[in-house]
Amino acid sequence: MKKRLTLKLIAKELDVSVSTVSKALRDSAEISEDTRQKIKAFAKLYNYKPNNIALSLKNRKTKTIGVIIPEIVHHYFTTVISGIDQVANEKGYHVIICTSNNSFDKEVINMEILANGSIDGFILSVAKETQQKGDYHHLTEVIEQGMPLVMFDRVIDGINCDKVIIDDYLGAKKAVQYLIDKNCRKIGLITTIDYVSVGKLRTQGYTEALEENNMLVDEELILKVEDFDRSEFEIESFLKNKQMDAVFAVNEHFAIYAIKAFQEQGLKVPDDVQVIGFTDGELSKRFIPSLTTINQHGEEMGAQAARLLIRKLENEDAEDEPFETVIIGTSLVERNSTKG
Amino acid sequence: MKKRLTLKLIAKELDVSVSTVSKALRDSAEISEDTRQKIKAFAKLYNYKPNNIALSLKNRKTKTIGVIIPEIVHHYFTTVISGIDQVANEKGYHVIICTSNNSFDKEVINMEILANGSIDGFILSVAKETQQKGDYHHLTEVIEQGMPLVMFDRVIDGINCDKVIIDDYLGAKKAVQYLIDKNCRKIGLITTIDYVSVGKLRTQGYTEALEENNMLVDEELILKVEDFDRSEFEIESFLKNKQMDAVFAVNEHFAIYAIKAFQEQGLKVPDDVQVIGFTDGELSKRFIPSLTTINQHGEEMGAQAARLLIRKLENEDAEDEPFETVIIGTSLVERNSTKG
DNA sequence: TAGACTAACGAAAACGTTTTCGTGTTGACA
DNA sequence: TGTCAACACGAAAACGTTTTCGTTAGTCTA
Repeated sequence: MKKRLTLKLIAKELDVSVSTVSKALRDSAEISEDTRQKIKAFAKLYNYKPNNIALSLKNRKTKTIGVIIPEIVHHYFTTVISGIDQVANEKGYHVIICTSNNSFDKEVINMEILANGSIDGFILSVAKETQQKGDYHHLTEVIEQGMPLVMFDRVIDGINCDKVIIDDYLGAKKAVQYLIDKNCRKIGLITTIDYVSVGKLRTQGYTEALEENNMLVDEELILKVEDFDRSEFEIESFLKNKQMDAVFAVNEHFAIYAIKAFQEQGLKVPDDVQVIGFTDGELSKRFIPSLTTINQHGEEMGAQAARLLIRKLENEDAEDEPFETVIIGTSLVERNSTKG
Repeated sequence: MKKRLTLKLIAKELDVSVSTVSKALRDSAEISEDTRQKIKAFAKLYNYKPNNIALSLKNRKTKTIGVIIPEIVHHYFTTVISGIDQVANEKGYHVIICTSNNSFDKEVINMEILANGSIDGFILSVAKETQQKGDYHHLTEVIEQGMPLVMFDRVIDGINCDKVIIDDYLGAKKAVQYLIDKNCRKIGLITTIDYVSVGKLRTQGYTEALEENNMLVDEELILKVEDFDRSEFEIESFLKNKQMDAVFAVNEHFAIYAIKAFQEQGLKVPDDVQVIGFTDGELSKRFIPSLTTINQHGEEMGAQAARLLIRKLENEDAEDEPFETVIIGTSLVERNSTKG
């Protein structure tokens, strides 16, 4: 690594003091026109750029926000990052991303490292393992230390911080209502086991939509997938001989497995049976038939999270304001797995 | 932001000097057992953690590597990041990710900011716009400054640095050879226009596979998609009345559009016509029929890039070693769009 | 012409570390 | 008793900035 140009070197070269150089470059009125020009010309010629680390140390600000997500190879999370990135860049921040791989330990370590001066604040979605374990000491520590934290998507109720979530409940309800409006009367649900809050909320949306329309909730029509890796088979056997006219699945994978199972039974989607998914990914768009689905607006979620965080960072007063929970709306995207 | 505990504060509290505290915490033999214990106990009690920024400034090392990619909402790039992340973490580095959004200007700005002390080295895949523009001054500047740079996937031939690429040529050849081995004789190619190097190399693999098997290259069977957004229609009309028995597509989107088009013509995949794609994403796995495809091993590419970079960073001698270009092999994943 | 004022610059502290080089206090030994 | 090592610690410099507070010299005012 060659030596970078520093104020000190410029000062020595031009035979002035470091402070003079600094002031000249920042257009201080203290410095005479002459020397200012001279210094600026020199700096430009040799392409001087101030050292970010030194500035961070001095200002006690890094202009960096830390993002911790469970996984990076995941379409939805990348859309969220994209939203964070856009807002952050607009406001002169950059983003450092760490993945927890859904491991509690990695989440803790990553947070500790980043918290030691590398960043100004956190945006995070907790790891599955953390959720199961229920151990949130790393979150509270960061908060107590006075470092702003915004949680998104998978949030923890007991933690006191800004949050951005999507309306799983209403999204699910919207999907089911849509099916009901299409005259479906026997609507199946493919969801996850209850301790995943997302599954719980979407299940709730399903049941309430039925109830509001005076339809019975038939436990026979509800599948709670236990093992993600075996979901294809669980779904296949669940869908046999159930005579449903529609299915609502809580993610796109479950939805296409359902379609596949129906097709293998000789049923046509959407003519014989309609299917709606949740989470609008590549798969939903390109699958044949393409999937009608609930879009979660990941970019907007990321953008909101970033805005909340930066607000706390830049606004002295905002520090004492109460924490917000922003709810990102969902929207239903009509495609070919339901009847037009 | 509350005050963080610093060496100075500990020193004042325990009535010793800053240097004593520092030495005690680093188990220096200079400090007596007594005071060392006392200081360490105090530090642990109040959860002292050294400030990363100060360390970075002192050591002139950030233990951070900067990654610049064209887009983050992109399955392949996320797998590469995942590979980078793993190796980086193993070696005690963390990763800061910036996206160029395929914009030249954003790429330049991001690099300049990161280069000013925030990171120790770069891993990057250049933006499309940069490639078209042919302006690489930001890359050469970084290199001249002595900051290690590793390029991956979309690399620039003229730039002197370590590189990691996949064997597009051989991968394509492998795919076409596979089809030939299955007795296909009229094999179509769906590719991109030539100035995208990837398209060019894969096209080359296609033609050479044919030639090696003494088959003619029929320009009628080659489609160079001009407008990605209209690719579906271009492909559909291209595939009409061509009587092919197989198609090799240079990405998964083209492949599924081909399948779709065939199915609409009443042809069955793989029985009547076989299809192979390139790039193994979610779509290839889940589509029906699932796609036989060339896997690019993104994680391995990322891991290799990270290893190359860290080697330069940690090895004094490595600085003067000649630059390497590592080629990541591809492998063919057999699924249901070709005959078992 | 003394005093006040201003213009132009430099010294030094500060951010939080690590490390080199003292320095004063012991105790052992000749 | 004088010398010397060993021990235990502190002062200060360094990383690269910014900023406050001098300190000069020169100019202006009365």
